[in-house]
Amino acid sequence: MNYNHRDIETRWQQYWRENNTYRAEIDPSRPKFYVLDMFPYPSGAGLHVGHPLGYIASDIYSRYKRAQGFNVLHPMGYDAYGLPAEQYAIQTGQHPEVTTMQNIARYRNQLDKIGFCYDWNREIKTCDPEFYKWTQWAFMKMVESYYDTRLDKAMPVAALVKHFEEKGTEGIHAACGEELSFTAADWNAMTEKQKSDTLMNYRIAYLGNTMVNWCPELGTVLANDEVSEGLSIRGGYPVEQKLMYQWCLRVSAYAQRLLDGLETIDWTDSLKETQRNWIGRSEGAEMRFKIADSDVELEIFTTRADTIFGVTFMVMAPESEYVDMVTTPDRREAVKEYIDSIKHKTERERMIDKSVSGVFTGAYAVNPLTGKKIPVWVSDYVLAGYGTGAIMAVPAHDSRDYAFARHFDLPIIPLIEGCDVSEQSFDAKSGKMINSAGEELDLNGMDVKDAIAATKKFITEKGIGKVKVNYRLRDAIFSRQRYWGEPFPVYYKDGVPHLMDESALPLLLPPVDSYLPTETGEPPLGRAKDWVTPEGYPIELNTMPGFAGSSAYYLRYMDPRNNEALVSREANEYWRNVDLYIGGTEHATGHLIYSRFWNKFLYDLGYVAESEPFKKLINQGMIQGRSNFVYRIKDSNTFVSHGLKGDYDVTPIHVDVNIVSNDILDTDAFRAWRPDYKDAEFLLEDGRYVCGWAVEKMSKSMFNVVNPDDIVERYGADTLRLYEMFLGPLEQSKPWDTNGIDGVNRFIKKLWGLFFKGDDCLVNDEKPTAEALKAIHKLIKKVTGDIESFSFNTSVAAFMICVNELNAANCHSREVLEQLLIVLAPFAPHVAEELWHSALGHDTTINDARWPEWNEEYLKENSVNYAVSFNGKARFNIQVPADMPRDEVEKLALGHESSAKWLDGKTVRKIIVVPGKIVNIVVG
RNA sequence: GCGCAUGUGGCGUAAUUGGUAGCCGCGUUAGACUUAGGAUCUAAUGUCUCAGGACGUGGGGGUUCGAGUCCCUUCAUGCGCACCA
Repeated sequence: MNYNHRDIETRWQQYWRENNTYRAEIDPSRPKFYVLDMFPYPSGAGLHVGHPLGYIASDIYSRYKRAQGFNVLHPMGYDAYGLPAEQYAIQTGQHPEVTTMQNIARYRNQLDKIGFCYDWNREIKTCDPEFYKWTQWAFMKMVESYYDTRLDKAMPVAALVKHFEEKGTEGIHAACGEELSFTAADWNAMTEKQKSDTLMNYRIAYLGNTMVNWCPELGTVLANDEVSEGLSIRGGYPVEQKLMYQWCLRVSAYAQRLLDGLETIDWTDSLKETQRNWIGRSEGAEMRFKIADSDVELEIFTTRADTIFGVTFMVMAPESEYVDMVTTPDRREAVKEYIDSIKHKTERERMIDKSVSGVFTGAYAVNPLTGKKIPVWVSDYVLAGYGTGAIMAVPAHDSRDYAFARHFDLPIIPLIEGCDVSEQSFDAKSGKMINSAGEELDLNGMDVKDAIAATKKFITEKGIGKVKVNYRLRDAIFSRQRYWGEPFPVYYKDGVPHLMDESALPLLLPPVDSYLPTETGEPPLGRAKDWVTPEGYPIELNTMPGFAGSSAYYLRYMDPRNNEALVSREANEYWRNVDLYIGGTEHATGHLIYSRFWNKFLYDLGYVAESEPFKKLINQGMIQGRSNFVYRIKDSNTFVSHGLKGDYDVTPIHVDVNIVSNDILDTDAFRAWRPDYKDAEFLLEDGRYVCGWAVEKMSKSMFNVVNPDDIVERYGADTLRLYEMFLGPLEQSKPWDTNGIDGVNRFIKKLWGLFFKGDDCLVNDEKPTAEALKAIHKLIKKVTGDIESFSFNTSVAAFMICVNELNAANCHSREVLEQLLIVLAPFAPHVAEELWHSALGHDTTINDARWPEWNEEYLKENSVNYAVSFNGKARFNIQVPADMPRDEVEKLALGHESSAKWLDGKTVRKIIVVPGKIVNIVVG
């Protein structure tokens, strides 16, 4: 019997499927363990060899945990809503669901071949009505909730309404868009429309006029994490800022909890740091500056309250609503002109253009501490969306204010002793204050830190301002002017939005005749026939964004077929949250923020038991492509080998990596690859054509895509799995290089050779030798530790060493081989299962076998090698019994015949023996 | 600019966490078996070398009997944030 991966793998995959081997059920008698992969978006290109990296790692961990007696939940599904399917639908007219389902079938087929232990009974798709019913449901809950800042949790809007009816806004603590103030009488006098608009200021999912990232090319708005450097992440199209009336999620209300929660979870520091940056907490003060000869007060935010005596002007963002309020009639024209010039620029142009520009409004503000009048300017270096959209400018200690002051020749007052502001500002937050004394507050001589505290205290007492924490995190824009997404369960009655009844869920996505916006510019749902409620009210035309469906999917896996709830209390209390989550870093500021927000919201409402969704998170590295090149001599059909290309004028051309092996080109395959190369000539080195190579993104256009199906076909899934792990540390990005795969494949054949020689089974019941026991126990210890620490690459090396040692010891003992297979099974489940049955004669699956314990007794060394060193340099080695006491080792080292030579007549000052390590003899 | 990672043979990497640097694999070289080798097996393989050794973990310094590992400094690469007041 020889190793035949095709036969073995199809047979066992079928067995596992038919016997539901990996089915997970609630079982209170066993501890649970939830292992989750970030579910894929099923793209048309199928899986490439980089996708399964994280899946293999999580699969190994799942199998390991199962062998340790845990009840493991390890599900898989599809993030099925997305732009590519819709773009394809626009081009072809084919319903995105059709292409999505085809892609899912292809993904499933590819995944199945790798032998994962997913419980496919729990498969979910975000575009399935049975799934998106719960996405819509959660949205409705958010509409019906507000965030109570005193209780620090989401509460029902109904309670807020009751409060308004009785006391107006007095005594409410609610996260909101703008601070409102009205009495119960005001509230009760409001029309339904006014009440609705007012409540939108508090709801967690709300309709609001906000500056959005509008992408004309995609015809939709995008969330901040879907935009990078003024371009859309999908497609790379320019994005502009536009004021639109959109559904938003009040994620900002959860900023502090999202920050605090990071302390409680086991994620990498860099990922936590990325989220901290994204949330962008900054402590400071909000202060009001009176505008001279006016009732208007300009509110600003600063982290440098201490620099108030150095404020020489104020600046507002061009979009700020203060602009119209303060501009004097004679400056109106100039200000309008400036703002228009800014509006014409796209976000990207504004970002690239760092030149200083601005315009004086004609107004003056009064510094509340000095009473001095300072000019108020408008400039685009101040952002409308951060803080209050206006700043106090301290040119001496802020580089942007400094540049502005220099450009418009405004005064600069240094506030820190010894700083030189003749060339640049002094931005550091350290030093002693000067020039900072007024009638009521004297900061001179204080350290910056103390000055900040003193100023905060002063302005709070005087009512000029208050201490304030600002966050960079903005509310998430939740509407997309797109077809392929969840419809909003919202209809409009006289222009007032209303939620549908929960019994109307799922609100099914209606068919449309085209996936483009309507002639009047409405989203594609504007084309749907009868898109109205039974009473005839129009239904919302926007759909939800991609992150909606992926925000709570991990909860749905716990109870995927439940029609009564997102997840039953019983299932949620058993499975709780994800113990191990594996996926890429690219979701750091998107999915991983939204999921945490969404989960906290559901936690507040009592629907879930844990406040964080993902306890431990591992980011697998990205697998890049390794492209191969051939070198064509200019204007010819002759190709020179890599080593000879220096002698010719050549153009490098990407060549399909699948016709290259170990960088050697299969020249016949190359001629057959494309018609142009049919008559290609080659200049060879040592009879071979050597290709050049480079690391690039894995993509079709580089001809460097390696399909896992091809690897499975040629080497088998077990080799693919072992090799992907062997490639290097899981969290490190690395190029895919098939060159080393033969070594791993050879290992499996050697392993097979421990069990079978031809048709003869070699397994015996003899007592294993000490060496064999040592080899296997070393392996168990190593692999156990490696899996716990996600060092799968070194485990593969350990398997190779162990098999070599057992081969050398000629060990075919059942006892040893059984343990070998159990620890190998997570990595190479098919071959382990096959040998478990055919060579060891078991009739139950190896998945039921328990993980072995190692015995330290077997691992004990019977002798220890010491390196004896002389003045720090290792000079000779001595071998002594492992249990020899330390002073005897020293004596032996000193008495060693060659030591006399090294000591060279000098006296011994010190001997250092580190047990099991090195003997050091220091002489003087 | 701020923050977070990472630098080890020809290549991917390893090092019991301060104790003989280079495990395992690829590649290369030699040999065996073969009609044949892109199969299999055996051995060698960090660099230099007067063959005794010397030098070696991006560079420079430090702590230590001893440093890839700790400290300072510097360079390079990758990632995140960024007119965020």
